[in-house]
Amino acid sequence: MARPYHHGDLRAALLDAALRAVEAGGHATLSLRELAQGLGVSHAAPYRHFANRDALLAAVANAGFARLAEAWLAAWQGSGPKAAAPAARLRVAARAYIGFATERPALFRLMFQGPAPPGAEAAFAGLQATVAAALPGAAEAVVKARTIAMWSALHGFAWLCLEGRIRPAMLGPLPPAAMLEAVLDTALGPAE
Amino acid sequence: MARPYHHGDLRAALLDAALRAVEAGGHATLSLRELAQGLGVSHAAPYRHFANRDALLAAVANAGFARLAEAWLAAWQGSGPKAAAPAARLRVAARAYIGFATERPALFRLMFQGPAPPGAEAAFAGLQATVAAALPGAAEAVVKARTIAMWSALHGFAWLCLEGRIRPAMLGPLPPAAMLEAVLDTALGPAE
DNA sequence: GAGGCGGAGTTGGCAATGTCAACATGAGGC
DNA sequence: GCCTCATGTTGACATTGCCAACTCCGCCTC
Repeated sequence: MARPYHHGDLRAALLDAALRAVEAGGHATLSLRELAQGLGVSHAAPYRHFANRDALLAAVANAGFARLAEAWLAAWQGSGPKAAAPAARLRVAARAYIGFATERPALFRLMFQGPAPPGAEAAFAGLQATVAAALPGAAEAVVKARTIAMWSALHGFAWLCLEGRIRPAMLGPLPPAAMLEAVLDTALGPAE
Repeated sequence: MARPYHHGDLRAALLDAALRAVEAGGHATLSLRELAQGLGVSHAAPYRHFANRDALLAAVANAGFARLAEAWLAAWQGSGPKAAAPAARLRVAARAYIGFATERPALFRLMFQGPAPPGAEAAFAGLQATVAAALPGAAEAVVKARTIAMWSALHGFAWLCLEGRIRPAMLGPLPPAAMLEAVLDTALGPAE
């Protein structure tokens, strides 16, 4: 049975395959032609759905932001009763951010490189909303400042870990988990 | 007058040209052949000095770390009298880190991607030394923890700014400088 | 100073890739 | 039943990283 001339949903298939390829080998080695071949389609077919390689990569990054935002919110909402201390809940969400980065390093790298896809903005809004919830009654400027400070610390730690710039060997006697907690202390305030 | 057969110091010339090319156009678009042509040398000449493209890029990143470490230490040492409050001096150095990143975004991106060149370790040691000086008498584990927490916040902020993920538009009424200071507050403790 | 060794540079070529233009196919609306 | 046009295909081009084989010439040895 020969493949039908039309694929059905090549766009979605490309996106899915690209996501997998990025997670497996990093975005630098992703080849449009190889992708097309893997889907049993000619080497120029992808251009019917994405203007160029960068456009496909941007779509992959966008999907990544949707997943990251989802992971963040799930951790925030699933972290015990709504009445629990907001600081403790933020800590759970923060660990989810680090977890996402270290479990999908190649995707994470792609997401934070080059022009920001639309989903990035939404993901940031999700971050800010949880920080606002953790600081009831705070002025908007304060919320923005705290959000960015927290995000910076979180993101920097995630990136440095995933690029091997922070290695267990550098920590001396400290276990890696303790390091994470130390970073969270500065990002979110001491756990008390 | 024809070019002499031997270039003289092609290795250094390549490194210099590559550094310039990276700063100008980013490492993704750097082409060995174009580089060679610019130096009036054949397209395979670079392979006499660098095993491959990645090796050249690694050398560029290494040079970048030397400059970053230099900028950090210069800011630390030049920040007023030795007797000045260490926290204030760290703040000056931290601003130098952010300044380096935002003034040479493409180089900075390259430096913190892929395997760490040898200079990265030395640069980190420089960071840690200043933090240790700012925390006289602190246990080594504490110094390490504070260094990494500070570095994470600094680096995350720098990266997010340079990738356009933190834009003035997101800050609302806050001026960008105020945002920097808010991040430094969490990274280094309030300026008081 | 003659000879030759080896680092440095050259030429030519290969395979892969992104991208484009021109052409083919067939699903769905009229 | 026909026609349109989005979706795929074929073929081609320029560029690139990399390798092999060759050439050149500075320097060391005798």
